[in-house]
Amino acid sequence: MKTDKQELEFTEMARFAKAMSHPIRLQILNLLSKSDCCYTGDITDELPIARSTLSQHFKELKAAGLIQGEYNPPKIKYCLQSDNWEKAKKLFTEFFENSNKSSCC
Amino acid sequence: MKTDKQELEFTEMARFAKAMSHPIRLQILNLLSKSDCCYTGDITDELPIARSTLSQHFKELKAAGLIQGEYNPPKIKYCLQSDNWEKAKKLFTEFFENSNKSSCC
DNA sequence: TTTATATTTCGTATTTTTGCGAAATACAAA
DNA sequence: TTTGTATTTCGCAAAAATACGAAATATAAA
Repeated sequence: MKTDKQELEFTEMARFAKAMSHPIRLQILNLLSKSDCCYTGDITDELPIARSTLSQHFKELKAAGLIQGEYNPPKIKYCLQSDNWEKAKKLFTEFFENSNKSSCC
Repeated sequence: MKTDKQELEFTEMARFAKAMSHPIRLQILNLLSKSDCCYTGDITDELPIARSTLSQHFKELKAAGLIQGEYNPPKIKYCLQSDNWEKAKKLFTEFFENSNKSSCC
């Protein structure tokens, strides 16, 4: 029952999951998803983490396609990348929804 | 707006996400969630991966609390760990559901 | 007790992740 | 042009993830 399509989906979903596998990155995504767009600095003030480290987390979220940045000198406005965000939402939601409640253990 | 409770939730969710951050582990979870319980061997035959490596992936899923094993000599029957599976489902679903559709970029 | 089967643990190597401070970059304002 | 602000890149180190084959473990069956 393992189709190529499904295999690609798992690969993409794993990529999203990896991006979400760090508390700080989840906080960032949560902040971006709940409020409007925000600046990196806004988050730096709330987290006990070096700016360079935070920048790396942004970079990873960007590499995974979950966020995007808009240069608004001298700041950068980060937002969710809607398309991929919706894609991730769909992948995770369906992944959990399709689960069978029947357990044999 | 960052509560301790929410911080703990992000930590736990990150743990689940990390467990789900590998295509093979997603395939395992998918198999366990869709069909009834299965044996490790069932999956080994379908994946191009050494048995010892697969065993490690099972170990990680177990460590994250997403699956559990029942010894049924000489095989092991792996199943989802319902409580944590539901917890993960809830965390991810709410995480994506709470997102604001409004984007500013 | 020996043999066969299923799975895990061990040892090892390679790659990736995480984190930091210092330096570099980019741009606006003085 | 110099200064200030926001952010990234660099260089480094430590830890964790990934993968494999060989050896070990556990149990049922012969």
